[in-house]
Amino acid sequence: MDYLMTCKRNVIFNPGETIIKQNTSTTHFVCMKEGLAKVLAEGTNGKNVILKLISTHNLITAGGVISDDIRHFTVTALTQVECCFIDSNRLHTLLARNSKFAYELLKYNNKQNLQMLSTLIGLTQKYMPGRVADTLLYLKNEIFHANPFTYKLSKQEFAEMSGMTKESFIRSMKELEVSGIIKQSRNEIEILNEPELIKISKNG
Amino acid sequence: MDYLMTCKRNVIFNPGETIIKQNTSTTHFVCMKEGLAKVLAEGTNGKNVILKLISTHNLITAGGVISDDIRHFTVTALTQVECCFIDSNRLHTLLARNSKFAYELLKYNNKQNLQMLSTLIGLTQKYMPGRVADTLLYLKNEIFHANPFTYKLSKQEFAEMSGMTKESFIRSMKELEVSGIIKQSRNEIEILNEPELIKISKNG
DNA sequence: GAGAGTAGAATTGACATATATCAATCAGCC
DNA sequence: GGCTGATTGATATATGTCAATTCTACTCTC
Repeated sequence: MDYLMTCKRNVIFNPGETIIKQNTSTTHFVCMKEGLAKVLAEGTNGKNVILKLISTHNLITAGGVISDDIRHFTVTALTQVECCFIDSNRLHTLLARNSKFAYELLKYNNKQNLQMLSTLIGLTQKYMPGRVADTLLYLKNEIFHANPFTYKLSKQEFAEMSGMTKESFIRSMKELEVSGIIKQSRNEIEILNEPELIKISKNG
Repeated sequence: MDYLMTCKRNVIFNPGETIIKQNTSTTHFVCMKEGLAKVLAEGTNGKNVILKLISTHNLITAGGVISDDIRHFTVTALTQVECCFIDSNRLHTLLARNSKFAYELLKYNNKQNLQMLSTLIGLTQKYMPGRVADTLLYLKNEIFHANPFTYKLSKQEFAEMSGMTKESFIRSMKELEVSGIIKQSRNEIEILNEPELIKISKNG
C-alpha cells in the first residue's frame, strides 16, 4: 500500500469538487490521503444515494478498475481533499506479482461488499426513524469518532444517506430531539441516549 | 476453478433445504454444480430480501470466507441442487500461490459488488412497477434465458426479490397483464412487450 | 466596520399518494 | 375435503410533494 501511496500525481480538491464522475471511464484509480468525501450513486430520476463517506487512507475503486474501467459512482469532496491518482496498470502489475497484496485487496473488497449489503438491508427494510438512527450512529462511530460531532453536510446530503427526502429527515430528527435522544444545533449533533438510538436502529 | 470443482465432498440438496444459514460460522465455502438456489438476506423484523438467484457453476462465498468466516446470507435450494463444499484453507492456499486465480476472484467479487449496487439503487429509488419490471427482466435474461419461462417460485419469493409484499407484487403484475405487457398463467410468465417493460424499469 | 440586501438552505405545514396491513374469498392439490 | 398458496378488497399509514416561511451566511455599499 505504501508503494502505491508514494506516487507522483498528487491532487488537491476543494469542497464540492468532483473527484470521480459516474459513468466516465478512466484507467486510473484514486487513493485518498487526507480529507472527507462522499460516494454517491446517481439514480436515473435525479435521486441520489450516498453509499458512504470516505476519509483518510482509503482506496477508491469506484466499482470499476478491476472488472471494467467504468466508474459506477461519483465521488465528491466535502472538505479539502488530498489524493493521488494511480495508473491501474500499476495496480495490475502489483496484483500479478504480489499475491499477498491481492489477498489484502480481496479482503478489502469483501468488506466493502458487506458494508453495501448492510446498507441495502437498512434502506429497504427499515422505517425512517431506523434509517435516521443508522445514519447518526454511522457518523458518530465511523466517521467523526466523537460525540458532539460537528458536521458540514447539508440536510439534503443526510437525507441521501438515509434514503429519504430532506423534509422527512428534518422531521425525523426533530422527533428524536423532542424525545431527548439527540441534541442538535446548527452544525453540531450530540447523541444523548445512544442505547435508545440503537434500539430504534434495530427497528422499534 | 477446475481444481476447486473436483473435490470430494459432493452434496445434494432438495428444494427448500438450506444450504448455508446466515450468521453461522464455517470454514467452508460452497460451489454450485447444478440447480437453482436463492440468496437471501434475513432482516431483523422477519422481512427478507432475495439478493439474487444462483445457478450452475457459481461460487458462493456468502459474504464471508475471505474477510471473516461468518455467513452473511442464507442460501436455499429452489430445485434439486448439487454442490460441493471446499475447505477455505484450500482456497487460501490457492490464493497465495496463484496470483492469476486471486485476480480472477477479485474480478468475480467486484462483479458481485456492482450487481448488489444496482440492486440497491433499484430497490431504493424505483416505484413498484419499476421494481417488478426489473425482477421480470432479470428472470428472463439472467436466470431462465427463455421468454415464456416456467418458474417454481412462490409469489412471496418474487415479492422478496422486488422489495415489496406479495399482495403488492400480485397487483403490480395484474396491471402489467391488463396493459398487455406480459401474459401469465399458473407457472409461466411471458413478456409480450419488452421495450415497454424496459421503459417501466427505467422508471416511467 | 456596520447595516441592508440577497441567495441559498432549513424549516414548517397542508396535502397527495404509494405501499403495507388485515381480513375474506378463491383456487389448486395431495 | 381440507390445506396451503393466490387473489381481491377495504383501509391504514408511511413517506413524498409542493408551497410558504424563516433562518443564515455573504456581499455590497456607504
